[in-house]
Amino acid sequence: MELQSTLIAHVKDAVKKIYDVEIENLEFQPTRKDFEGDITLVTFPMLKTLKTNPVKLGEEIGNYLAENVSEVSGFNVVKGFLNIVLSDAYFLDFFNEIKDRKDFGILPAAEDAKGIMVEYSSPNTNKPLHLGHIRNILLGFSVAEILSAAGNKSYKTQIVNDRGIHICKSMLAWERFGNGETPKSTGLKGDKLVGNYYVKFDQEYKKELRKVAENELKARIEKANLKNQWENLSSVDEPFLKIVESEYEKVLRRYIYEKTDLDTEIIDKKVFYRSDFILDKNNKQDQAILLFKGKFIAFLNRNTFLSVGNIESEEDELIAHYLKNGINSILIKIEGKPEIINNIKILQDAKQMLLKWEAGDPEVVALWEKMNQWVYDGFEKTYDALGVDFDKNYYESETYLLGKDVVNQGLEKGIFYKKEDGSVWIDLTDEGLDEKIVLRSDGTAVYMTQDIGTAIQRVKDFDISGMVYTVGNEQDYHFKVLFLILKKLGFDWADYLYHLSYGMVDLPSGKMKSREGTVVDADDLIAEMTETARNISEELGKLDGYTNVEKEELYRIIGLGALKYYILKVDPKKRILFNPEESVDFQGNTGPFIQYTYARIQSIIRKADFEFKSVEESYKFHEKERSLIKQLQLYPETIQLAAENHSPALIANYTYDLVKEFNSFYQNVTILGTEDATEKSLRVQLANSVGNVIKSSFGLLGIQVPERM
RNA sequence: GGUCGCAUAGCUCAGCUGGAUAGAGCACCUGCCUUCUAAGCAGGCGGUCCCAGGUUCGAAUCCUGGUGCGAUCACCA
Repeated sequence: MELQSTLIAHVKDAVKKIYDVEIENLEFQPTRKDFEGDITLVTFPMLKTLKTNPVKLGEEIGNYLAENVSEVSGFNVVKGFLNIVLSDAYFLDFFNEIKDRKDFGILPAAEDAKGIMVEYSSPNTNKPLHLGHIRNILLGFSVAEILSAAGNKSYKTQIVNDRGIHICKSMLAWERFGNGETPKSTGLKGDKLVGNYYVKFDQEYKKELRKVAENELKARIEKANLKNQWENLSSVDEPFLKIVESEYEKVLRRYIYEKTDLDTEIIDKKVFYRSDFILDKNNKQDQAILLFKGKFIAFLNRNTFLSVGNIESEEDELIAHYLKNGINSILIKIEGKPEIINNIKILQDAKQMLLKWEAGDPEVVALWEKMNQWVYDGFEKTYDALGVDFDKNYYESETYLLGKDVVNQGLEKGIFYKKEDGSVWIDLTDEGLDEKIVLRSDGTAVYMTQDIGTAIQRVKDFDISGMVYTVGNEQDYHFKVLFLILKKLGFDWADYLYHLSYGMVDLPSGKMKSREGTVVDADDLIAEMTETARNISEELGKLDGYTNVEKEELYRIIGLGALKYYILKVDPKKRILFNPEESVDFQGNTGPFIQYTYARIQSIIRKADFEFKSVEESYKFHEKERSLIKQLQLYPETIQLAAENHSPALIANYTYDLVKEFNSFYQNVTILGTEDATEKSLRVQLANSVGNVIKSSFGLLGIQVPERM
């Protein structure tokens, strides 16, 4: 970096001397591998003002630099690129500076530096953590570490969503169907146990929902007095029966697609449950349609609604088959209607429970505390397994009332406004956004209110000037609005809020849904990765002399390394498609590959039991040594870049490049085998420096490195 | 429909504020373990950088329009 500023100064001097022109912006970039040189000046942009040709200019500047800058030992010009070769002495200087520093690249935080709070994980307490949480947790943890390494103070936090209807659902189901089960009595992890009852609630809910929908529908049909004459259906004006009619029409069409070889478009155009007015009794096609339509209606009329049992022929069987699907669609549509949902007893009971909780009912609160504790114990195990921690936990049960005061103050200042029904809103249409509610008409807080209050609380609790929220990109809009509101409320720190928005982790089958059991469980995944690491290690059999305990620890380190690297190497904002069928790789651009390289380096260091010789100024670097040192030089700026971009992926990719470079060095140049004592010293120390950086950068990703593997 | 994000090799992904012939890994094909750990190294095959315009000496990168995929637009969180 220092070098670049000397070069800039000298290039400016050169241009001034030769052309008598002051040049402003110069562009340097690392020289591409296929050309000789270390750093390249792009001369294209200067041509316009200097009115010369690129090769001539390159030669002129190159000569000047070679003569006047001691670090420059040579150059070559390719079109508008001046490739500058730096001296071995320059690289040696750099290397001597960093070779004994374990903290190379890491900037200590200034004493008076304000902190940045990183929020991540923030789970609901009604179900176990899954792969989606893992991405969140790894990202948040890593970004906090990177921010620290880049010279900031960072604090890790999570807001535990410990209250609300979701946990009441688990509580209710446990109370009703749990028979007093506990994590102890079942041997289940607490979060798993509570999660099971959340699923149980959903199953019961769906059962009841179906029953209520059916009954309601039957009642309305009876009331409509169709007398089993389904062709009269279209004359009934009733919303539920309209759904029935439209689904019946679909079924009818499907049946006629099957029975005739008419084009589906023609059928769609001609077949209506409602009427036959288009159909012509003398037209052959229309006759066919009328025939099957007649059979369909006849079948319907022979059966009462929701039963399709009165089957007399093969024909009926086909109709019954389509009808079953149709009735299912009808019920699904009706189940979405508020008049039905609001009549589901078990859901009402859960809501009742939430009200009791809010009123501080001792029994409900006791149950809530008990089950939440089970969940916390479970989460703790998962966090431990992942090797992450928090400086402070916030709990929604303690913060959900925050923010109301601020909103009321904002109301007085005219930032918010009240609607007739008493609800409070903010108008963000000037910013290209919508209106957003901040207080319900009954005066209670919404999600946004809480987040406003919690943010303010955190600034009170900690000496921080900014916050990073690690939350999925489905909440992009929410955070845009939140930050804008805080800014309008006049908080100066609102400019330093950052939504670390990351893409969803999807499965080949689509989105993960806890209620439907289509999730990749965090604990299971960690266990599987460890298992894979074990299998590979045992097959390779390089661990003679390790105890079983040491081996287990190693498998854990490798398995987690594979998982963490796999997730962190991807740009946070991109979505990840995770295929559980294809296991995470352990070869190539992977965590274990990098860990393996580290272990190799440690092996060399263990064997290098000789006095290191200092390296003389005249040392001539091997080409591989040179590129390794160049790669090491990039580490500090990579950390800064990763911090600015909140992107662990940049650290991962940097480390991979370093390790690739090292392995090439390792396999092409002998380290301990060389006769030359200086060479041997330098190479071992170089390997050691690479090892230090791997350990350091992997630390930023939350990945451990093994001494052997 | 409005808004936001993504689109690069068969697959998974890099590509810094615009720069040289667009790079890795996996998969496939060749070599390399009597020498420091082969979870490795050396090499080969593989590209309409979604499409069309524009800005520029120069575009995968910036702008405009379009296509595809995803997210979001609740007195849910």
